[in-house]
Amino acid sequence: MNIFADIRTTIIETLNAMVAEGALPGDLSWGNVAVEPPRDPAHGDMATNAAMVLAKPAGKPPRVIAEALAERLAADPAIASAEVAGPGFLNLRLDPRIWHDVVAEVIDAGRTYGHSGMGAGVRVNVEYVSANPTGPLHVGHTRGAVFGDALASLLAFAGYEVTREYYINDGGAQVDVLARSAFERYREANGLSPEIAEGLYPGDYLIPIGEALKEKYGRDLLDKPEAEWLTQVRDFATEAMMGLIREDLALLGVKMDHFFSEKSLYDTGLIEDAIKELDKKDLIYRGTLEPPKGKVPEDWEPREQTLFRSTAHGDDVDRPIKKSDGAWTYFAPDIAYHWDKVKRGFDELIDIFGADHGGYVKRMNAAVSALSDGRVPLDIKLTQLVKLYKNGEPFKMSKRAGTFVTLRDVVDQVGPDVTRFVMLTRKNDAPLDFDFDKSVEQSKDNPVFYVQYAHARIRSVMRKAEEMHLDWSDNASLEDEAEIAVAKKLAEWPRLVEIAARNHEPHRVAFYLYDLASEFHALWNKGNEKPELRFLHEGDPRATAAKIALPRAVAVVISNGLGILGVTPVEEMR
RNA sequence: GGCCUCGUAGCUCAGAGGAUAGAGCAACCGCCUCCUAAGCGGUAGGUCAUAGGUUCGACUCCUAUCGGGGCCGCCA
Repeated sequence: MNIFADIRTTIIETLNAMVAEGALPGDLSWGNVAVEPPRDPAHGDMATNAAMVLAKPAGKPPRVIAEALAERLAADPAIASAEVAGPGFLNLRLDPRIWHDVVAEVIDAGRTYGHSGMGAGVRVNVEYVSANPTGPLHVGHTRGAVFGDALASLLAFAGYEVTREYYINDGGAQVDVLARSAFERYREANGLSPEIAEGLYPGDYLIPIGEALKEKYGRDLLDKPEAEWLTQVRDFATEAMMGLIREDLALLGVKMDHFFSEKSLYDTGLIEDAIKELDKKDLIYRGTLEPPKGKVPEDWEPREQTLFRSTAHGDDVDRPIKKSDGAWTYFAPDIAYHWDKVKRGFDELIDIFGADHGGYVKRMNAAVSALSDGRVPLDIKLTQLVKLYKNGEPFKMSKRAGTFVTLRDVVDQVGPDVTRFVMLTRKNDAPLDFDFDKSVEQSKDNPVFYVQYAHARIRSVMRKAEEMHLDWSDNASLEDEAEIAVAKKLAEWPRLVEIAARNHEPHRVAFYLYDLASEFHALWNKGNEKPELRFLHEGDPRATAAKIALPRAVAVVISNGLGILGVTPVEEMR
C-alpha cells in the first residue's frame, strides 16, 4: 500500500473521466502529474500539481482545472476535502481512517511493507568494491562496499532482481608486482633478507604469504629465474589476497553473488570477441591521438595505436585499447567484462567507482552504449573520499609509512553497524568526514544511536506489554496530532523506497529513518505531559493494545530500513 | 588547457521543477516522583557562490564566471 500512488491513481482516473466528459481535451499526458507530501502540514495530507502542469496544454487557467478536479475528488470517500491553493495546487485532506489502515498494513505486511513492484522483472547488476587483489581493503574501499551493498539491497527491496558482483583485477601488471613482493617475503621466510624495491608492495600482510610459500615450496624457488616462478607465485598470492578481501567484506557483512576474474577473460578469448563486436560496428581503427591540451607530458610522442571510437557514443576523445607493444590496455578487458554483463542479459548495469576513477565514466558508458546498441543503461556512481578524524583532529595516513587505515581497522574500532550507517548518511558523491571517536559516541550527535535508540525504546515497551498478556491488535488508537504525524511518516515509506531506488541513492533511507525516529521520540516525550499518550497502560490491556500498535509499526519500518542499510536493529541500549 | 564533481545557517549536511528553503551540532531558555533524558519543546541564525537564460513556477534544468576537490596517451 502506497497511499501516494493510490491517490495519484484516483486523480488520474478522475482526469480521464473529465476528458470523457469533455471538460479536458483528449490529448493530454499525465506524466508530470505528481502527488507528494506538502512541505507545510497545514496544507493538508498531500498535494498535487495536476492543474498547474495541465493548464498550458489544456488551454485553461490552472485554478479552473483545479476547481473542477477538486469538486470531483471531494466525492471520493477516501478524500475528506480538496482545496485549491496558491497558484493552482490542490491540497487534499484524507479521511482519518486512512492512518489506521496504514498502521494495520505495516503490522500486517511486516518485513514486506514498502516492497515495490517497480523493479519487477528487471535484472540489474551492481558491481562494487572491485579492489585490486594486492592487499587488504582500506577505508576508501569501505565506503564503496557499504554504498554498493546498500544500493543492491535497496533495489532488491524495490523488486529488482539484483546480482552483486566483484571484478577481480587479476590480469594486469599489478599482480606481477604482487608476485615479486610476495617472492621477497618468501626469501625472507627462508632466512634471506628481502629487497623491497621501489614500486613493490611493502605491507606486512605479505609476510604470512611468504611463510605459506615456504611451506609449499620449501627452498625450491629460491635460485630459479623469475620466469619460472612468476606464474605460480602470482596465482598463489592473488588467491591469498582474495581470501583476505573476502574476510574483510565478511567483517562488514558484505556478500557478493559473483566474483568475476579479469584473467578469465584472457583465457576465454572474450576480449578479442568484444573488440570484434565493436569492429563490426566500425568503432575500431588505427590512428594517432592528439596530444592532451594544456600540460603536455614531457615524454609525449605521437604513436599509432588501435583505438576505440568512443566519441561516437559521447566520449570526449577516442581511447586506446592496445598498448604500443601490442598488449591490451586496462580498458580492453573492462570492455569485455561489460560486454559479458550485457550478454548475460542484464537490463541495467550499475558500477560503483572511487572518485579518482571519474575519468573513466564516459568511456565505460560509451563502451556499454556501443555494445548494447544503447539498450542497456549503465549508471556509474562515484564515491568520494573519506577523510578520517580522531577526536576532531585529522588522522594522517601514509602509504609509504605503512600507516594507511584498513577496513579492518575501522570495523575493529567502531563495529560494522556504525561504519555502515555513518557512511550512508552522506550522498555518495559528497566527501565524508569519519571521526573514530564521534561515530561511537552515544549521543544525539550521532544519528546511528538516535535511530537505534528509537527501536530499542519500542522493543523495551513491547517486552513489557508481553507481560500483560494482551490481545495484540492492529487497530491503532490515533487521536493526538503527534500520533497522526508518526502514522503519516510511516505512510511515506513506500514512496521513499521508490524514490531512493529510482535515483540509486540509499542515503535517502538513512535520512528517512532519522526523521521517523525523530517523530517517534517526539511522541514518546509527549507521553510525559499527556499520560494518555503512553503506550503502556497498567491494568488496561485493551488501551495498551490500541496504543502500542503505532510503535510496533514504527519498529517494523525502522527494522526494514536498517535492513536495507545492512545495520542490525538493536533490542536494547543500556 | 579539457572533462567530471561539489559550492545551501557559524560548523556538518538534507532538499523527484512546486507554496514562506529544512535538520543536527554549536549558542541561549525550558522539560526527568512519569513507558529508557542516549530523549523532547522553544528562541536565534539565509543574497541557496555570482550573472544571465529556459517557464505558470528554479536550490533543482541550460550557459558563462568565480572558488574547493578529482582525473587527463602506451599505470591499474
